[in-house]
Amino acid sequence: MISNKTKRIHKNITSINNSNESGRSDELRRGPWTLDEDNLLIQYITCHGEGRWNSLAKYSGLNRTGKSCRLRWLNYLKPDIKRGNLTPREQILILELHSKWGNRWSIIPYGGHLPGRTDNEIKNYWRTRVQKQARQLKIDSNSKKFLEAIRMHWMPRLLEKIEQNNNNNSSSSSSVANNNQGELPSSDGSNSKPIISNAVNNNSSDVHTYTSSSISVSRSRSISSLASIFSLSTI
DNA sequence: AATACCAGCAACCGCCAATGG
DNA sequence: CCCATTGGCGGTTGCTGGTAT
Repeated sequence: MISNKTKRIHKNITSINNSNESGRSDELRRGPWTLDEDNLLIQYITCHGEGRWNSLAKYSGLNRTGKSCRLRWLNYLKPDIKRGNLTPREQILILELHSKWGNRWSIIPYGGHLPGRTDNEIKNYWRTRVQKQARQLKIDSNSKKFLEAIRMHWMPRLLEKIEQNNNNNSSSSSSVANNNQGELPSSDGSNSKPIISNAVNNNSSDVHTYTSSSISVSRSRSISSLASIFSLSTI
């Protein structure tokens, strides 16, 4: 019996052979970008600027489609792209903005709310982390019920995290490493339990209530500053 | 040690709107 | 207008690395 992994490896080898069999293949390259390709793209854009992706693909020497070049640049190579885990603050913003805009991923990072974050990254976050919670709870991620669960249980925990970070930063800058910065609370797979299970499975009145839309959060300076961000989120 | 499984994410695909000839 | 081309978007796929069995 051939495992999936073995199949995948075989497929990779096949594609490598195909692209090499005639020296330089006339077919457009696909798949992961190499360092050389990245450098070529950066170099070309540095000289000629962004845009006109098809002619860029044609004249840069990259054997790629214009679309592929555009995607690589916008999602990975652009200088202001921020890499690494999403901070709790960013996660809250995503949850909030998604509740407002739905799956309109390109709008969510728009307006400087999430500088350096791409629509692709936000989309991936939503699908892998947020929808995972919904799946575990067996409720529709677009349902009102799930939205409420997020508001009442998930967001307060993220807010706590932000406060905690602020406190740690003000008292000791060396403790940042312990904050697990950017991690979604208990949702990183290490804990398979849904982090907002209480919200759905019982009616326990959690201590923290969060009314993001009306921006009535006033638990700390950090929270009120977040609220001001939310109030600006009308694009 | 080998295999299966899973999560995260980079990259692709198909569709559609905007634009220009 | 009409058509071809281009760029952008949202959905989906599949590769990779880590973990469990």
